Amino acid sequence: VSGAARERVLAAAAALKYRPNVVARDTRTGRTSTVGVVVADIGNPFFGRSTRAISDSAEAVGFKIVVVNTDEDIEAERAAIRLLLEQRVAGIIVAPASRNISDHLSEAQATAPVVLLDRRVRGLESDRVFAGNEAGARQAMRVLLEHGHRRIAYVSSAAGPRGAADVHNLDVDDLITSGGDRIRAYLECSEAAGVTDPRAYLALCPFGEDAAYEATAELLSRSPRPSAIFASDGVIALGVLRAIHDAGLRIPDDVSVVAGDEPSWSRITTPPLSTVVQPVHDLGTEAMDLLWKRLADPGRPWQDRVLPTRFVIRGSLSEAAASQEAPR
Amino acid sequence: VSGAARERVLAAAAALKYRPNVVARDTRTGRTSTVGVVVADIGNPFFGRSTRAISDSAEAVGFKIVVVNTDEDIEAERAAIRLLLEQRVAGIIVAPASRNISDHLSEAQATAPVVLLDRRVRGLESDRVFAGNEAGARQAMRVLLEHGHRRIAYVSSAAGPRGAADVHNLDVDDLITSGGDRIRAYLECSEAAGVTDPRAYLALCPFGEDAAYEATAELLSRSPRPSAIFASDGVIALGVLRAIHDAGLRIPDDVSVVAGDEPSWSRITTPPLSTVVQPVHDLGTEAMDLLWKRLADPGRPWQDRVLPTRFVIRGSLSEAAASQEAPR
DNA sequence: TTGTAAGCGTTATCAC
DNA sequence: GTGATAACGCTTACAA
Repeated sequence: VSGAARERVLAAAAALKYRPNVVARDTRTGRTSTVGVVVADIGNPFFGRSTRAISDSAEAVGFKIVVVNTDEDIEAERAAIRLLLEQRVAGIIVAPASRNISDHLSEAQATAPVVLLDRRVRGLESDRVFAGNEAGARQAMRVLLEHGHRRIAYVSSAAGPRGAADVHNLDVDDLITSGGDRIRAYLECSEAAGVTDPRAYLALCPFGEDAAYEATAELLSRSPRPSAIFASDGVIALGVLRAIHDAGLRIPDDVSVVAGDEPSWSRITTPPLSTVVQPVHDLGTEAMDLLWKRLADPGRPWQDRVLPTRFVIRGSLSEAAASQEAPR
Repeated sequence: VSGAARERVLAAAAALKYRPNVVARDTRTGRTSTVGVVVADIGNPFFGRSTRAISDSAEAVGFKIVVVNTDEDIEAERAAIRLLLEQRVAGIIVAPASRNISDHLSEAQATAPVVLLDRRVRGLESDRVFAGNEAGARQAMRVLLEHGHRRIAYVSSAAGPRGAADVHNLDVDDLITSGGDRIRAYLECSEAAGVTDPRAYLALCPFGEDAAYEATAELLSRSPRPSAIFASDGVIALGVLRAIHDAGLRIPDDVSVVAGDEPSWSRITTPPLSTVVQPVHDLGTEAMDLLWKRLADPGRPWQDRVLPTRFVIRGSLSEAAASQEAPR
């Protein structure tokens, strides 16, 4: 275009307040620059922070995001996927609610690339990003065991919105992978350390702080009570800490506490909370990166990215008191 | 349509995996069922939770949301608004980054309804939802003063991303309203209580926990140091508490602390944190409700919804020690 | 370099 | 009620 004409066109466009109609463009081209983000709850800092990272990476390559919440409900997830497909999103990043149900995701994968965030799904071919939760939990367990703890409780919401089933007949492989990986580490480490009934102190509760509170209160009412509690994540840890406090117990003297991810407040509790630090932000960044690469080359092999975790020991973890545990 | 034909069509649609093309529909109808949500940071629980509420209310009326982050940067906000307008969103819910800059929002308002969330903008006609931050802060200040505090510091990020200007020549009316309202309450209550230089202990820092930490550390190094600290919000409170701890001071014996909104962890610190509880979820719900009503009736008068706050006194607030304050 | 025409998958309109 | 046709605002291809 010649410089003069360009000027006049631009001027006219400005005068008429012209805005390119992306909707019409997308109709014509048959593709959009929208990425669907499907998470349990954008109000949960874990998903909030990873979504923020997705958004930043998406924006950098000219994409925007539409966010849908599922509350870990598989039907809500189905509806979300359908919605996004009807919107003709360029791709979908999803933290799936179920490890076993994949039909809707496989179907979506045929239309728009699906990237799994934080969790894996059985029988679904896709790019995936997740944290090394199992290694992180193993590390935490190792330290707890080294500190003499043998009655270590685990409180998690891994069972989904309906909450705990029969813990003893539960197949860990049916749980959402991020949670399941941690629980597997918990059980295997317990077993390897010679704990008699590793599932005795495993509590799976519905999601949320209050459910974790109840579950913890029950654990603490037992005799003997646990000498340490492993909280699966930051939200669960809120309930755990509150229950410990309300039971009149002290941390770490009466009970040690560790958490499976790092909440923003881990350093300001008394004592500070020991946590498995996950690269939450990177989870999102990598997910968008994988989606971008898939879009550029649909034929490339599926890729897993496992991001390392790091166990940070803080004051909430100490030696089990001699009175608490049988001598090793 | 006759029942038989209907059956066959539906069957064929399923067989061909037909998905209605929303993009084409929107081109044709000239409107979308998308709502733009513009916030500083979806990873911040305040915005995460209110966005969650927006999403729920939107979904209930068949809308979806596209989320854009601004980091309180006005240029990012401009770009976000432009993007959303080009997407032909049905409406925009925005927590604006500036109290004084309204041109892009006014322009948007001419095309798609704009609802202000948590903050107001000078010279912009629109529906607005915000919390009674001034009343909440006044209540907190009243209690602090009643407890004998006279050197009350205030730590806030209200100055935006670039951080604090000259606090003494700052016009509170230029600050983002939610923060500014609190600061106004702080200053007026201080003044009414006969505090000599109400701005002496006012610290405006760039946004984020670390900046709040630095600002607090500086405040605590003064002589005399403040006997109480008012943290504008949950993120700031994290930095404040950490700085107090690192300075070797005890709460509330050495310093009382209150926060201007309620973080998830307010009840699990030692002692628990006194906070002004804001109806964060309702903020989002009401914003979407206003947008929905505006869409239904574009001619209706602009509406403000002010949601009440509630000051909750917890252990982090106590009497100022006699040694800390001159007798009243 | 500029202009013209076709077509994306819908919805809306207008005959039938 | 049913079926054909135009139009939404853009991109792309091709002709002038």
